[in-house]
Amino acid sequence: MKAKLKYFIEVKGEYYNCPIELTLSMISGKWKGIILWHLIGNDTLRFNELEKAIPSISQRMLTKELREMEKHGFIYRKVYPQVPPKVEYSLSDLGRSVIPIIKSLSEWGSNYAQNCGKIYIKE
Amino acid sequence: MKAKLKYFIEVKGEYYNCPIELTLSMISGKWKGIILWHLIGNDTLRFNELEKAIPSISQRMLTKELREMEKHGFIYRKVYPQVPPKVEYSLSDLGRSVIPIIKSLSEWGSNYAQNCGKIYIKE
DNA sequence: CCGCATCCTCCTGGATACTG
DNA sequence: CAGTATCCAGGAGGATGCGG
Repeated sequence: MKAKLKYFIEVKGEYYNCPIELTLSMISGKWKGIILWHLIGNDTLRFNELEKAIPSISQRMLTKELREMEKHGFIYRKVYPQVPPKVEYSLSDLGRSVIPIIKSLSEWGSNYAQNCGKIYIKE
Repeated sequence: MKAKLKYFIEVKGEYYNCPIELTLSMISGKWKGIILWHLIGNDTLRFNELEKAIPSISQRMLTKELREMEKHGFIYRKVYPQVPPKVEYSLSDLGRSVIPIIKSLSEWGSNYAQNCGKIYIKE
């Protein structure tokens, strides 16, 4: 055992026991991983396009997760005031700073899935 | 947009929409991050030592998280049949394979905390 | 020392319906 | 097209007490 210094972290009114917990809380949520993944690969995406890219997500959850990511400062939301509405989402600098993490999560998961799981294709 | 190939992953009866979600599910849980962190730095740790290293965790949660990580194959649990009991936990090869991820989570979180949060020391 | 068993609360996320 | 609003079920996680 090294130092026994105990501390906690406070960010925007939330409390964390360690930086790992903090980071995980920012990218956790059932759909944030895959949403980030699509935004990494696509520069900007409309609400509609994200829905199509993630067929099993509901409108409610897509909205909810996007709002949280916006609050975290991970993404920008650009609204075009027109009818029908058009809204574009894109990564901020902070969002881009987690790309390496998301990629390593993705790679680790892919390896693990190939060794210990099964992959099913949907038609 | 690239390929529109849709799929899902099945591992041990659980289903995931993408490898990122899969990986996150393995390391998510309020205390797994900090438990892994301590096991990374200490080779083997007794139940007791983990409790002291993570003052705010309850016995129930420590047991619960350790059981899940054992089920995931991340850690070994070695029981010494003696009175009073002695149990040692250590990382498996699979557990060690996530060290780079945990470290990058930790680094990102530390940076973020320093820029956007506050760190409080407990006595 | 290292747990397990109960009970309880809150939060996440799903289903469904409605709107500017 | 891009959302709200409501309702609801299940599970995560906390508090407490007992046991080999």
